[in-house]
Amino acid sequence: MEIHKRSPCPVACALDIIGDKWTILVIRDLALGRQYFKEFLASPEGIATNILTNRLQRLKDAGIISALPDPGPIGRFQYRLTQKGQAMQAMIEAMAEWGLRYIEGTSKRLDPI
Amino acid sequence: MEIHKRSPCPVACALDIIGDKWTILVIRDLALGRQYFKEFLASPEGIATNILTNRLQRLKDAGIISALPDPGPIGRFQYRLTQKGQAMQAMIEAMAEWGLRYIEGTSKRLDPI
DNA sequence: CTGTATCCAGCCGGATACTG
DNA sequence: CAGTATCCGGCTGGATACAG
Repeated sequence: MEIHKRSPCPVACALDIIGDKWTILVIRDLALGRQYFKEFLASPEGIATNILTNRLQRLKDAGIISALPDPGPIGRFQYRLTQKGQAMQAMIEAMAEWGLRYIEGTSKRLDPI
Repeated sequence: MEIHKRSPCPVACALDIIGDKWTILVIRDLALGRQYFKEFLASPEGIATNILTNRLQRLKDAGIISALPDPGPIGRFQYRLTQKGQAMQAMIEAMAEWGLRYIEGTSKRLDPI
């Protein structure tokens, strides 16, 4: 899963990581407090399990999320944004503002966990 | 080229338009003052001609760019950001800042036209 | 249950040929 | 030159089966 750098442009390099229809949504969910595989699956966009696995792996490789074993009885991971991941919130917020302003039928509230 | 809306989330809806590795780069180029097919092709990432045609069409359909016949002798179009497109600059700037801060080997300056 | 892997249709996109 | 179309290998992602 090695990333090929197309140019030194920070925008292009960011797109090499997050340039698809799903990655940012996972980060959005994490920013909203979701932490578990099941919670990401429950988001209204309906990400497929194999895609979610793939994106979690890529984000971990990129240092944007961490996965720590959940203390609870179920063998699962607790996913969290690293500082590098948290720093993406400004960008996501800018996307949200643009969408709200320019795309009809959008609304800010997402179903609670 | 109809867009299927996955959810009312403004982030998800924005991604339905710009969620790939090339679209944002075209908008970046437009924001930097590039206006012609040839200029987009000359960007260091090396977009293919068929992909560029496809993205220009999509962006036009989405109301993010306009294409007006160039007054010069060559039969070509002059592409420009609409207001809706210009409003994406805050988001792109946030991406650039994130990339500069968190991805090694990135630098802000792009070759001039 | 948590997550991974596999199947497979369809889209993406690089190379290239083509039209005007 | 400006832009489009076509070929075709490889990736994406939905459905589903699978493993712990």
